[in-house]
Amino acid sequence: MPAIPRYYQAKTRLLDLVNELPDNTPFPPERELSDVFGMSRTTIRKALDELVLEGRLIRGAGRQGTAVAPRKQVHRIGLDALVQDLAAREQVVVRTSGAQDVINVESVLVRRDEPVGVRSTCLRASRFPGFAERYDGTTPLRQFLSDAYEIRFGDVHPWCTTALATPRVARLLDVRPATPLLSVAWLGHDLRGAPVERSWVVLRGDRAHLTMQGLRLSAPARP
Amino acid sequence: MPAIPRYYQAKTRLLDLVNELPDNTPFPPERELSDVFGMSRTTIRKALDELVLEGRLIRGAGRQGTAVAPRKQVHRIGLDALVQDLAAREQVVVRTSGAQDVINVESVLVRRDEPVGVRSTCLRASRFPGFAERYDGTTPLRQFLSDAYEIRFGDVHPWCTTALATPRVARLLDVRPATPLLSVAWLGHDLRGAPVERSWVVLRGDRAHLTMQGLRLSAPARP
DNA sequence: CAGTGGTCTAGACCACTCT
DNA sequence: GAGTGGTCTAGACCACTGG
Repeated sequence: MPAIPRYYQAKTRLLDLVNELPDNTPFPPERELSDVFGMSRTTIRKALDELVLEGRLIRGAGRQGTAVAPRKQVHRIGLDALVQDLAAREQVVVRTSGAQDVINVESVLVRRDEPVGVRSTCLRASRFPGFAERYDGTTPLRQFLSDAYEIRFGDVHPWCTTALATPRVARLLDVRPATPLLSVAWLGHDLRGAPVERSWVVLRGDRAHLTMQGLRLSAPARP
Repeated sequence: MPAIPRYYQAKTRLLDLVNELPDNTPFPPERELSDVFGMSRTTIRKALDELVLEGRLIRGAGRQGTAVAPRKQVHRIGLDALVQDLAAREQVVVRTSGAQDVINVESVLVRRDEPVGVRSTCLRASRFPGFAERYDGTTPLRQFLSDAYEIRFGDVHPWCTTALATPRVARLLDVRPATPLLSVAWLGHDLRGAPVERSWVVLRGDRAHLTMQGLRLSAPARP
């Protein structure tokens, strides 16, 4: 392995170029960069791939070509809003899987007409009879469950990690498959501790930051 | 673009193979897969790359080859422990940049002898005179600042997103550059609201989940 | 139609590790 | 030494988009 791979040298030079150009400036075609840099197009593409993953470049289909990504407008999305299902949604879909006693509610989170995340909640169908018919898809889910089924929710302990976009999620979020995403999941229990919901959210890290405003810190341990 | 790229067909078939094999089973060499699947090694590698990113395969140098990744031992790391600097650390380094009045404290988070994250905190040098000489590197940072400089911390509002491993971080975490990571950042203020610390943690998503136990949920909005 | 990015091929050389 | 993954090359065809 070379000490510094050529694709990484290319990436560094291309990054300098990106930093000099204004937003949305068309970027040189891959074949031209390949020629100018004296590297194969494959090597140039590997460098460009990482810059795209980092959100510095945007690639369009056909004659559109590559362009300098506009300074990313990062939307701050609160963990509270995710759990309470208060974020702006689109394409809310309710699916039922009778054999497995599972109801799935899926929605696309939207900010400024851009898809930034996917929210998916699973419920036990036997606990929520008639859910698919009664749920209108606009009320925040927890509020609906409270109102229609008298559920009282207890604390949640969400956990957070990274995930790669499946082809399906990639289509919903307008990214390429295998794009890294931020994943947040939690189990919702009622006040007696019985599980009620299992939820999962993925967010585009380049479009949204997850904020945690309600964090209670423990007092520092003292001897 | 083909409806289904060949590399994705390969990935699907390879994933089936991974699921059938026990942990740590040596995987067929790329050239053999290329031959058996009737695809070029480049295409096979693109499929393998994604399986490696997803933590299903592990690639070793030289004659080691590729192997089925052991079922991932995911360590649950609390947000509280990150902020309070209570997680197990190694290689604690204090750097000072006199010209910019900045002290940087960097440490590698460790679980079961595996690096799972990097923690980095910046402090104003002028506010903490003699820090580099006084800090022993073992006391949790917030506790030390409390004890040695009488700092009393207020609430924090951390935010969370994804990031790509820089070559430097990649070396610390034993991953390849551009591996997607989970990023957590926060600003620490004292009780008067003055900023005290700026901290940043990156975690290997395949090794660690960030848990948020202290989440206070707002009451659902009611009309 | 021309040019773009997306995919794919069939080679090649290198550094590394195991036997 | 043999075989592995990591990198790189010089081509090729395709789907798509803009003028």
